[in-house]
Amino acid sequence: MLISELSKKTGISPHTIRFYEKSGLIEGKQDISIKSNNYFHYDDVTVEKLELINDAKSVGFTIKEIGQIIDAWYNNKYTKTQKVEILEEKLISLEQKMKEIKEMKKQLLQFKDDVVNNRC
Amino acid sequence: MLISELSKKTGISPHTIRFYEKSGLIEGKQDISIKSNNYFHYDDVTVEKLELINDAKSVGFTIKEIGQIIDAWYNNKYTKTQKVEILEEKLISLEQKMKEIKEMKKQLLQFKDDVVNNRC
DNA sequence: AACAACATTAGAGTATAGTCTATGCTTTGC
DNA sequence: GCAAAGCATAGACTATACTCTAATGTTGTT
Repeated sequence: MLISELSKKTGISPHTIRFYEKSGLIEGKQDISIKSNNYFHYDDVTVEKLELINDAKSVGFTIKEIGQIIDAWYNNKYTKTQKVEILEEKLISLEQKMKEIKEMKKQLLQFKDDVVNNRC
Repeated sequence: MLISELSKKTGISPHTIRFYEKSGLIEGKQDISIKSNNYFHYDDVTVEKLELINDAKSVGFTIKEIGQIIDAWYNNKYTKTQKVEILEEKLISLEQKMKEIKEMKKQLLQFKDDVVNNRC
């Protein structure tokens, strides 16, 4: 599929898709048999990757970190050991985020309780 | 206390503290009885606020959102109803983040499992 | 053939959140 | 009383993650 279809399927603008491509997160292929244009073609795996990017972004992972996750899963840039290492590192970071959110939640609940009971 | 002591107590650089002050998150007081200088003085509440800022930042709240939380708790900018509303809104956003993290965790665990068992 | 719609690249612009530099005045320690 | 350290302000600079514009070429429809 071409970029506009990919955009429709993922809800990500062509601009942003190209930005992710330049950042090394995804890559389309140019069909060398077609000489008249240099359009990029994307497959369903790219759709999956873009969905992963959206999910990973929303939990606060940076482009760089998302790149590592994609490389650890879809590509063959790392050895098996390295892949596991990267994924475990990201899992630990998620645990950390989870903990921080729980703390913040506790504090905000306390704040709310104090406001409701006129203790501030 | 002056800015360098505040910086030491919180681990936040004077530069960044001033940035937060300009952003409206905290505020020092200038002692009008001292005419020779215009140094800002900070109290223990400011230390608390800066700690809150750090915690809130690490769960992904923006400066703007943190400002709302501080205004809802420390200041009298909002009515009681508005304060509760803001705090509840932030609590909901934390629940959302938590949910997203759990999903991401599930996915990364799956990835890791697949790598370990050579399924990719 | 004309023209809209879509593609590419390069590069500029925006928003957020700092981080640093320069300048100049003030305070403190020797 | 002089240098070093601290403080303030303005504004420049950086990094991240987009987002948009301009220029130009291609494809599809009528």
